[in-house]
Amino acid sequence: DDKMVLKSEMKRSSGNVSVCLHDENLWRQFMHLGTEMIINKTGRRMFPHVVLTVHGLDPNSFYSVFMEIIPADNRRYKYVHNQWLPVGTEDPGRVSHPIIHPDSPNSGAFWQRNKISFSKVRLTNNKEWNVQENIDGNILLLSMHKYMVVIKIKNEGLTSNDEMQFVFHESSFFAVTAYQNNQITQLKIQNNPFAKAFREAKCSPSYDSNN
Amino acid sequence: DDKMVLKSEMKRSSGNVSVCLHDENLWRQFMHLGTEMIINKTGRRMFPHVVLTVHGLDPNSFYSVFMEIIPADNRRYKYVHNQWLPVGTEDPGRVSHPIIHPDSPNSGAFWQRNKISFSKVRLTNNKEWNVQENIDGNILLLSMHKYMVVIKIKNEGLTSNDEMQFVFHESSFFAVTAYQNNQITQLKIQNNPFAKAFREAKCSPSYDSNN
DNA sequence: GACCTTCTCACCTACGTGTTAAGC
DNA sequence: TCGCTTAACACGTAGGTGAGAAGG
Repeated sequence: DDKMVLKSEMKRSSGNVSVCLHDENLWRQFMHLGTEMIINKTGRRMFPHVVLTVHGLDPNSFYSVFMEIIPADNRRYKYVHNQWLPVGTEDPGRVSHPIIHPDSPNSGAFWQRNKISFSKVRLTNNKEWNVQENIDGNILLLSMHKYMVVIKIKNEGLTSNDEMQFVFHESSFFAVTAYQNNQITQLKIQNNPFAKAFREAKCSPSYDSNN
Repeated sequence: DDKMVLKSEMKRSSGNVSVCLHDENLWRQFMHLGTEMIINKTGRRMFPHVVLTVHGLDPNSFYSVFMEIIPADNRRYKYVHNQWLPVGTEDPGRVSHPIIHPDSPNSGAFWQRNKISFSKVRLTNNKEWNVQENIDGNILLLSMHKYMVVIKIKNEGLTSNDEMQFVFHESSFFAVTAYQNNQITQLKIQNNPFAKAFREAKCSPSYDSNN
Protein backbone atom coordinates (compact mmCIF):
# COMPACT_ATOMS: atom_id res chain seq x y z
CA ASP A 1 0.00 0.00 0.00
CA ASP A 2 1.33 3.42 -0.89
CA LYS A 3 -0.48 5.16 1.96
CA MET A 4 1.87 5.68 4.85
CA VAL A 5 1.75 7.22 8.29
CA LEU A 6 5.01 7.82 10.12
CA LYS A 7 5.25 9.28 13.55
CA SER A 8 8.42 10.29 15.29
CA GLU A 9 9.95 13.71 14.62
CA MET A 10 9.14 17.14 13.29
CA LYS A 11 10.55 15.96 10.01
CA ARG A 12 8.33 13.28 8.56
CA SER A 13 9.33 10.95 5.77
CA SER A 14 7.47 8.68 3.41
CA GLY A 15 9.74 6.94 0.97
CA ASN A 16 11.99 9.66 -0.40
CA VAL A 17 9.57 12.40 0.55
CA SER A 18 10.03 14.36 3.76
CA VAL A 19 7.98 17.21 5.24
CA CYS A 20 9.43 19.58 7.81
CA LEU A 21 7.28 21.73 10.10
CA HIS A 22 8.78 25.16 10.69
CA ASP A 23 9.27 26.71 14.14
CA GLU A 24 9.93 23.31 15.57
CA ASN A 25 11.14 24.63 18.94
CA LEU A 26 8.15 26.89 19.34
CA TRP A 27 5.73 24.07 18.60
CA ARG A 28 7.46 21.95 21.20
CA GLN A 29 7.23 24.67 23.84
CA PHE A 30 3.51 24.93 23.27
CA MET A 31 3.00 21.18 23.18
CA HIS A 32 4.81 20.86 26.48
CA LEU A 33 2.26 23.13 28.17
CA GLY A 34 -0.72 21.65 26.33
CA THR A 35 -1.36 23.80 23.29
CA GLU A 36 -4.71 25.59 23.01
CA MET A 37 -6.14 27.12 19.84
CA ILE A 38 -8.99 29.62 19.99
CA ILE A 39 -12.03 28.85 17.85
CA ASN A 40 -14.85 31.32 17.31
CA LYS A 41 -17.63 32.41 15.02
CA THR A 42 -15.61 34.21 12.38
CA GLY A 43 -12.65 31.84 12.57
CA ARG A 44 -9.35 32.35 14.33
CA ARG A 45 -5.92 31.75 12.84
CA MET A 46 -3.63 29.17 14.38
CA PHE A 47 -0.55 30.12 16.31
CA PRO A 48 2.08 28.85 15.85
CA HIS A 49 1.44 28.81 12.11
CA VAL A 50 1.58 25.67 10.03
CA VAL A 51 4.43 26.32 7.59
CA LEU A 52 6.19 23.49 5.81
CA THR A 53 9.20 22.61 3.73
CA VAL A 54 9.10 19.56 1.48
CA HIS A 55 11.87 17.48 -0.05
CA GLY A 56 12.06 14.39 -2.19
CA LEU A 57 9.24 15.06 -4.63
CA ASP A 58 9.69 14.47 -8.34
CA PRO A 59 10.31 18.01 -9.65
CA ASN A 60 8.34 17.30 -12.81
CA SER A 61 5.32 15.53 -11.33
CA PHE A 62 2.27 17.42 -10.15
CA TYR A 63 1.00 17.32 -6.60
CA SER A 64 -1.73 18.80 -4.47
CA VAL A 65 -1.03 19.61 -0.82
CA PHE A 66 -3.68 19.41 1.90
CA MET A 67 -3.89 20.21 5.58
CA GLU A 68 -6.34 18.40 7.81
CA ILE A 69 -7.12 18.79 11.49
CA ILE A 70 -7.98 15.35 12.79
CA PRO A 71 -9.11 14.16 16.24
CA ALA A 72 -6.17 13.29 18.46
CA ASP A 73 -8.50 10.94 20.39
CA ASN A 74 -12.20 10.34 20.97
CA ARG A 75 -12.51 12.09 24.32
CA ARG A 76 -14.08 15.27 25.62
CA TYR A 77 -11.91 17.32 27.97
CA LYS A 78 -12.16 19.61 30.97
CA TYR A 79 -9.51 21.92 32.30
CA VAL A 80 -9.52 21.55 36.08
CA HIS A 81 -6.79 22.01 38.66
CA ASN A 82 -4.44 23.29 35.97
CA GLN A 83 -4.80 20.11 33.99
CA TRP A 84 -6.59 18.78 30.99
CA LEU A 85 -8.69 15.78 32.02
CA PRO A 86 -10.72 13.55 29.71
CA VAL A 87 -14.40 13.48 30.65
CA GLY A 88 -16.43 10.94 28.68
CA THR A 89 -16.30 10.42 24.96
CA GLU A 90 -16.33 12.94 22.16
CA ASP A 91 -19.44 14.90 21.25
CA PRO A 92 -21.32 13.93 18.09
CA GLY A 93 -20.82 15.84 14.84
CA ARG A 94 -17.08 15.62 14.77
CA VAL A 95 -16.24 15.76 11.08
CA SER A 96 -13.08 16.85 9.35
CA HIS A 97 -12.30 17.83 5.79
CA PRO A 98 -8.91 18.48 4.32
CA ILE A 99 -8.08 22.04 3.25
CA ILE A 100 -6.41 22.16 -0.14
CA HIS A 101 -3.51 24.56 -0.43
CA PRO A 102 -4.51 27.33 -2.84
CA ASP A 103 -1.38 26.83 -4.96
CA SER A 104 -2.52 23.27 -5.74
CA PRO A 105 -1.99 21.58 -8.05
CA ASN A 106 1.62 22.39 -8.73
CA SER A 107 4.93 20.79 -9.68
CA GLY A 108 7.22 19.09 -7.21
CA ALA A 109 9.80 21.72 -8.15
CA PHE A 110 7.40 24.48 -7.09
CA TRP A 111 6.50 22.93 -3.74
CA GLN A 112 10.17 22.35 -2.93
CA ARG A 113 11.26 25.83 -3.99
CA ASN A 114 8.80 27.66 -1.75
CA LYS A 115 7.64 27.48 1.83
CA ILE A 116 4.18 25.94 2.04
CA SER A 117 2.07 28.02 4.41
CA PHE A 118 -1.33 27.29 5.89
CA SER A 119 -1.13 30.31 8.17
CA LYS A 120 -4.33 31.86 6.85
CA VAL A 121 -6.50 28.89 7.65
CA ARG A 122 -9.10 29.72 10.31
CA LEU A 123 -10.48 27.51 13.04
CA THR A 124 -14.15 27.99 13.81
CA ASN A 125 -17.02 26.58 15.85
CA ASN A 126 -19.55 28.07 13.46
CA LYS A 127 -21.40 25.33 11.62
CA GLU A 128 -22.98 27.82 9.22
CA TRP A 129 -19.71 29.07 7.81
CA ASN A 130 -18.38 25.60 7.45
CA VAL A 131 -20.64 24.70 4.57
CA GLN A 132 -17.95 25.87 2.18
CA GLU A 133 -15.19 24.90 4.55
CA ASN A 134 -12.74 23.49 2.10
CA ILE A 135 -13.32 26.39 -0.27
CA ASP A 136 -12.72 29.42 1.92
CA GLY A 137 -10.30 27.72 4.26
CA ASN A 138 -12.35 27.51 7.47
CA ILE A 139 -12.14 24.40 9.60
CA LEU A 140 -14.96 23.41 11.95
CA LEU A 141 -13.85 22.07 15.33
CA LEU A 142 -15.54 21.17 18.61
CA SER A 143 -14.46 23.08 21.68
CA MET A 144 -12.83 21.12 24.52
CA HIS A 145 -11.70 18.39 22.15
CA LYS A 146 -8.15 17.45 21.19
CA TYR A 147 -6.82 17.66 17.64
CA MET A 148 -3.66 17.33 15.62
CA VAL A 149 -2.36 18.48 12.24
CA VAL A 150 -1.98 16.16 9.27
CA ILE A 151 -0.41 17.07 5.95
CA LYS A 152 -1.35 15.14 2.83
CA ILE A 153 0.43 15.25 -0.48
CA LYS A 154 -1.35 13.73 -3.43
CA ASN A 155 0.33 12.86 -6.69
CA GLU A 156 -1.97 14.20 -9.41
CA GLY A 157 -0.37 12.19 -12.19
CA LEU A 158 -2.76 10.56 -14.63
CA THR A 159 -1.50 7.08 -13.94
CA SER A 160 -0.36 7.28 -10.32
CA ASN A 161 -2.86 7.81 -7.57
CA ASP A 162 -0.83 7.68 -4.40
CA GLU A 163 -1.32 9.92 -1.41
CA MET A 164 1.26 10.48 1.29
CA GLN A 165 0.23 11.40 4.79
CA PHE A 166 2.34 13.11 7.45
CA VAL A 167 1.11 13.27 11.04
CA PHE A 168 2.58 15.83 13.42
CA HIS A 169 1.96 14.78 16.99
CA GLU A 170 3.80 17.83 18.27
CA SER A 171 1.01 19.91 16.77
CA SER A 172 -1.67 18.42 18.99
CA PHE A 173 -3.85 21.03 20.66
CA PHE A 174 -7.11 21.62 22.50
CA ALA A 175 -9.74 23.66 20.72
CA VAL A 176 -11.09 26.30 23.13
CA THR A 177 -13.32 29.35 23.01
CA ALA A 178 -11.19 31.04 25.67
CA TYR A 179 -7.74 30.17 26.95
CA GLN A 180 -7.71 27.88 29.97
CA ASN A 181 -4.04 27.67 30.85
CA ASN A 182 -2.55 31.08 31.54
CA GLN A 183 0.92 29.85 30.59
CA ILE A 184 -0.38 29.22 27.08
CA THR A 185 -1.74 32.75 26.95
CA GLN A 186 1.62 34.15 28.00
CA LEU A 187 3.52 32.03 25.49
CA LYS A 188 1.23 33.28 22.72
CA ILE A 189 1.75 36.88 23.81
CA GLN A 190 5.51 36.44 23.89
CA ASN A 191 5.73 34.95 20.42
CA ASN A 192 2.86 36.24 18.31
CA PRO A 193 3.61 39.73 16.96
CA PHE A 194 -0.11 40.50 16.79
CA ALA A 195 -0.40 40.01 20.54
CA LYS A 196 2.37 42.53 21.21
CA ALA A 197 -0.13 44.89 22.78
CA PHE A 198 -0.12 42.81 25.94
CA ARG A 199 3.57 42.10 26.20
CA GLU A 200 4.84 44.81 28.50
CA ALA A 201 1.74 45.21 30.60
CA LYS A 202 1.73 41.68 31.90
CA CYS A 203 5.09 40.04 31.54
CA SER A 204 7.92 42.22 32.72
CA PRO A 205 8.32 41.25 36.37
CA SER A 206 10.03 44.54 37.13
CA TYR A 207 9.82 47.45 34.74
CA ASP A 208 13.25 48.91 35.52
CA SER A 209 15.29 45.72 35.61
CA ASN A 210 17.82 44.87 32.93
CA ASN A 211 16.15 44.17 29.61
CA ASP B 1 -5.30 31.62 -37.09
CA ASP B 2 -6.68 31.36 -33.58
CA LYS B 3 -4.80 34.39 -32.29
CA MET B 4 -7.10 37.38 -32.23
CA VAL B 5 -6.88 40.99 -31.18
CA LEU B 6 -10.09 42.96 -30.91
CA LYS B 7 -10.22 46.58 -29.93
CA SER B 8 -13.38 48.47 -29.25
CA GLU B 9 -15.01 48.36 -25.83
CA MET B 10 -14.38 47.53 -22.18
CA LYS B 11 -15.82 44.16 -22.95
CA ARG B 12 -13.60 42.28 -25.33
CA SER B 13 -14.62 39.22 -27.29
CA SER B 14 -12.77 36.51 -29.11
CA GLY B 15 -15.06 33.94 -30.57
CA ASN B 16 -17.43 33.03 -27.78
CA VAL B 17 -15.06 34.29 -25.09
CA SER B 18 -15.50 37.76 -23.62
CA VAL B 19 -13.49 39.57 -20.96
CA CYS B 20 -14.95 42.48 -19.01
CA LEU B 21 -12.78 45.00 -17.16
CA HIS B 22 -14.35 46.10 -13.87
CA ASP B 23 -14.78 49.76 -12.84
CA GLU B 24 -15.29 50.70 -16.42
CA ASN B 25 -16.45 54.24 -15.64
CA LEU B 26 -13.51 54.89 -13.36
CA TRP B 27 -11.03 53.70 -15.96
CA ARG B 28 -12.63 56.01 -18.49
CA GLN B 29 -12.40 58.99 -16.16
CA PHE B 30 -8.70 58.39 -15.70
CA MET B 31 -8.08 57.77 -19.38
CA HIS B 32 -9.79 61.02 -20.23
CA LEU B 33 -7.24 62.95 -18.14
CA GLY B 34 -4.28 60.84 -19.25
CA THR B 35 -3.79 58.13 -16.67
CA GLU B 36 -0.52 58.03 -14.74
CA MET B 37 0.79 55.09 -12.74
CA ILE B 38 3.56 55.50 -10.18
CA ILE B 39 6.55 53.21 -10.53
CA ASN B 40 9.29 52.97 -7.91
CA LYS B 41 11.97 50.79 -6.41
CA THR B 42 9.80 48.48 -4.32
CA GLY B 43 6.93 48.39 -6.81
CA ARG B 44 3.66 50.29 -6.68
CA ARG B 45 0.20 48.82 -7.19
CA MET B 46 -1.96 50.05 -10.03
CA PHE B 47 -5.03 52.16 -9.46
CA PRO B 48 -7.63 51.60 -10.74
CA HIS B 49 -7.09 47.87 -10.24
CA VAL B 50 -7.20 45.37 -13.06
CA VAL B 51 -10.13 43.11 -12.16
CA LEU B 52 -11.86 40.99 -14.77
CA THR B 53 -14.91 38.87 -15.44
CA VAL B 54 -14.79 36.21 -18.13
CA HIS B 55 -17.53 34.47 -20.05
CA GLY B 56 -17.68 31.92 -22.81
CA LEU B 57 -14.96 29.52 -21.71
CA ASP B 58 -15.50 25.78 -21.80
CA PRO B 59 -16.25 24.99 -18.13
CA ASN B 60 -14.34 21.72 -18.31
CA SER B 61 -11.24 22.88 -20.17
CA PHE B 62 -8.22 24.24 -18.36
CA TYR B 63 -6.84 27.72 -18.93
CA SER B 64 -4.08 29.97 -17.67
CA VAL B 65 -4.73 33.71 -17.41
CA PHE B 66 -2.01 36.30 -17.91
CA MET B 67 -1.70 40.06 -17.64
CA GLU B 68 0.87 41.93 -19.65
CA ILE B 69 1.75 45.60 -19.74
CA ILE B 70 2.76 46.37 -23.30
CA PRO B 71 4.05 49.57 -24.91
CA ALA B 72 1.23 51.71 -26.22
CA ASP B 73 3.67 53.24 -28.71
CA ASN B 74 7.42 53.61 -29.26
CA ARG B 75 7.80 57.19 -28.00
CA ARG B 76 9.29 58.89 -24.98
CA TYR B 77 7.14 61.58 -23.39
CA LYS B 78 7.42 64.85 -21.49
CA TYR B 79 4.72 66.57 -19.51
CA VAL B 80 4.89 70.26 -20.40
CA HIS B 81 2.24 72.97 -20.40
CA ASN B 82 -0.24 70.54 -18.85
CA GLN B 83 0.14 68.13 -21.72
CA TRP B 84 1.90 64.91 -22.54
CA LEU B 85 4.10 65.45 -25.56
CA PRO B 86 6.15 62.79 -27.36
CA VAL B 87 9.86 63.60 -27.44
CA GLY B 88 11.90 61.23 -29.60
CA THR B 89 11.66 57.48 -29.58
CA GLU B 90 11.52 55.08 -26.69
CA ASP B 91 14.53 54.36 -24.52
CA PRO B 92 16.34 51.04 -24.97
CA GLY B 93 15.66 48.10 -22.67
CA ARG B 94 11.92 48.11 -22.99
CA VAL B 95 10.97 44.51 -22.39
CA SER B 96 7.72 43.06 -21.18
CA HIS B 97 6.80 39.69 -19.74
CA PRO B 98 3.33 38.41 -19.00
CA ILE B 99 2.35 37.90 -15.36
CA ILE B 100 0.61 34.61 -14.82
CA HIS B 101 -2.37 34.74 -12.51
CA PRO B 102 -1.52 32.75 -9.35
CA ASP B 103 -4.67 30.65 -9.69
CA SER B 104 -3.48 29.35 -13.05
CA PRO B 105 -4.02 26.83 -14.41
CA ASN B 106 -7.68 26.34 -13.62
CA SER B 107 -10.94 25.24 -15.18
CA GLY B 108 -13.12 27.50 -17.27
CA ALA B 109 -15.80 27.00 -14.63
CA PHE B 110 -13.45 28.40 -11.97
CA TRP B 111 -12.43 31.45 -13.96
CA GLN B 112 -16.06 32.26 -14.77
CA ARG B 113 -17.26 31.74 -11.21
CA ASN B 114 -14.79 34.16 -9.65
CA LYS B 115 -13.53 37.64 -10.30
CA ILE B 116 -10.02 37.57 -11.72
CA SER B 117 -7.92 40.14 -9.94
CA PHE B 118 -4.47 41.43 -10.77
CA SER B 119 -4.69 44.14 -8.12
CA LYS B 120 -1.59 42.97 -6.27
CA VAL B 121 0.69 43.28 -9.26
CA ARG B 122 3.35 45.93 -8.70
CA LEU B 123 4.89 48.28 -11.22
CA THR B 124 8.57 49.03 -10.73
CA ASN B 125 11.56 50.77 -12.31
CA ASN B 126 13.98 48.56 -10.39
CA LYS B 127 15.86 46.32 -12.78
CA GLU B 128 17.31 44.27 -9.92
CA TRP B 129 13.96 43.09 -8.65
CA ASN B 130 12.77 42.23 -12.07
CA VAL B 131 14.97 39.17 -12.40
CA GLN B 132 12.14 37.09 -10.99
CA GLU B 133 9.51 39.36 -12.42
CA ASN B 134 7.00 36.83 -13.53
CA ILE B 135 7.37 34.90 -10.30
CA ASP B 136 6.76 37.52 -7.65
CA GLY B 137 4.45 39.65 -9.75
CA ASN B 138 6.58 42.74 -10.36
CA ILE B 139 6.53 44.40 -13.75
CA LEU B 140 9.46 46.50 -14.96
CA LEU B 141 8.51 49.69 -16.81
CA LEU B 142 10.33 52.75 -18.09
CA SER B 143 9.29 56.08 -16.70
CA MET B 144 7.82 58.64 -19.07
CA HIS B 145 6.69 55.95 -21.50
CA LYS B 146 3.15 54.96 -22.41
CA TYR B 147 1.70 51.53 -21.75
CA MET B 148 -1.50 49.55 -21.88
CA VAL B 149 -2.97 46.43 -20.34
CA VAL B 150 -3.37 43.17 -22.21
CA ILE B 151 -5.08 40.05 -20.91
CA LYS B 152 -4.17 36.67 -22.34
CA ILE B 153 -6.05 33.43 -21.84
CA LYS B 154 -4.31 30.27 -22.86
CA ASN B 155 -6.04 26.96 -23.30
CA GLU B 156 -3.86 24.43 -21.51
CA GLY B 157 -5.47 21.44 -23.15
CA LEU B 158 -3.11 18.76 -24.37
CA THR B 159 -4.28 18.96 -27.95
CA SER B 160 -5.32 22.55 -28.33
CA ASN B 161 -2.75 25.32 -28.11
CA ASP B 162 -4.70 28.47 -28.73
CA GLU B 163 -4.17 31.74 -26.91
CA MET B 164 -6.72 34.54 -26.84
CA GLN B 165 -5.61 38.11 -26.37
CA PHE B 166 -7.68 41.04 -25.11
CA VAL B 167 -6.34 44.57 -25.44
CA PHE B 168 -7.80 47.32 -23.24
CA HIS B 169 -7.04 50.67 -24.77
CA GLU B 170 -8.92 52.43 -21.99
CA SER B 171 -6.24 51.18 -19.64
CA SER B 172 -3.44 53.09 -21.36
CA PHE B 173 -1.29 55.09 -18.95
CA PHE B 174 2.00 56.91 -18.51
CA ALA B 175 4.53 55.37 -16.16
CA VAL B 176 5.87 58.09 -13.85
CA THR B 177 8.00 58.35 -10.73
CA ALA B 178 5.88 61.27 -9.51
CA TYR B 179 2.51 62.49 -10.68
CA GLN B 180 2.65 65.15 -13.38
CA ASN B 181 -1.00 66.09 -13.83
CA ASN B 182 -2.57 67.30 -10.59
CA GLN B 183 -6.03 66.27 -11.82
CA ILE B 184 -4.84 62.66 -11.88
CA THR B 185 -3.58 63.03 -8.32
CA GLN B 186 -6.95 64.35 -7.21
CA LEU B 187 -8.86 61.59 -9.00
CA LYS B 188 -6.70 58.99 -7.29
CA ILE B 189 -7.29 60.59 -3.89
CA GLN B 190 -11.01 60.71 -4.46
CA ASN B 191 -11.34 57.07 -5.47
CA ASN B 192 -8.57 55.08 -3.79
CA PRO B 193 -9.46 54.26 -0.16
CA PHE B 194 -5.78 54.14 0.74
CA ALA B 195 -5.37 57.76 -0.28
CA LYS B 196 -8.21 58.85 2.00
CA ALA B 197 -5.73 60.61 4.26
CA PHE B 198 -5.56 63.47 1.77
CA ARG B 199 -9.20 63.78 0.89
CA GLU B 200 -10.36 66.58 3.15
CA ALA B 201 -7.11 68.47 3.38
CA LYS B 202 -6.85 69.23 -0.30
CA CYS B 203 -10.15 68.86 -1.96
CA SER B 204 -12.74 70.79 -0.04
CA PRO B 205 -12.68 74.19 -1.67
CA SER B 206 -13.72 75.87 1.59
CA TYR B 207 -13.36 74.15 4.91
CA ASP B 208 -16.39 75.75 6.55
CA SER B 209 -18.74 75.60 3.61
CA ASN B 210 -21.83 73.40 3.47
CA ASN B 211 -21.63 69.76 4.47
C1' DG C 1 -22.63 28.93 41.35
C1' DA C 2 -19.58 26.80 37.89
C1' DC C 3 -18.44 26.33 33.33
C1' DC C 4 -18.27 27.66 28.88
C1' DT C 5 -19.38 31.00 25.01
C1' DT C 6 -20.06 35.48 22.86
C1' DC C 7 -19.21 40.16 22.00
C1' DT C 8 -16.92 44.64 22.12
C1' DC C 9 -12.76 46.89 22.79
C1' DA C 10 -7.99 48.94 22.88
C1' DC C 11 -3.82 48.04 20.97
C1' DC C 12 -0.97 46.15 17.99
C1' DT C 13 1.11 44.58 12.93
C1' DA C 14 1.24 45.25 8.11
C1' DC C 15 0.97 47.90 4.32
C1' DG C 16 -1.12 51.26 0.61
C1' DT C 17 -1.34 56.38 -0.13
C1' DG C 18 0.25 61.18 -1.66
C1' DT C 19 3.42 64.77 0.31
C1' DT C 20 7.59 66.87 0.74
C1' DA C 21 12.36 67.82 0.74
C1' DA C 22 16.55 66.35 -0.82
C1' DG C 23 19.41 64.25 -4.46
C1' DC C 24 21.33 64.03 -9.04
C1' DT D 1 18.19 75.84 -13.40
C1' DC D 2 15.42 72.38 -14.81
C1' DG D 3 13.62 67.76 -15.07
C1' DC D 4 13.21 63.71 -13.05
C1' DT D 5 14.10 60.37 -9.11
C1' DT D 6 14.61 58.92 -4.35
C1' DA D 7 13.67 58.32 0.54
C1' DA D 8 11.47 59.50 4.83
C1' DC D 9 7.15 60.61 6.52
C1' DA D 10 2.26 61.18 8.31
C1' DC D 11 -1.99 59.25 7.86
C1' DG D 12 -5.14 56.30 6.21
C1' DT D 13 -7.13 51.00 5.42
C1' DA D 14 -7.24 46.28 6.82
C1' DG D 15 -6.92 42.90 9.96
C1' DG D 16 -4.83 39.88 14.03
C1' DT D 17 -4.45 39.87 19.34
C1' DG D 18 -5.95 38.92 24.32
C1' DA D 19 -8.80 41.33 27.91
C1' DG D 20 -12.83 41.59 30.18
C1' DA D 21 -17.68 42.07 30.74
C1' DA D 22 -21.88 39.99 29.66
C1' DG D 23 -24.67 36.04 28.36
C1' DG D 24 -26.42 31.26 28.74
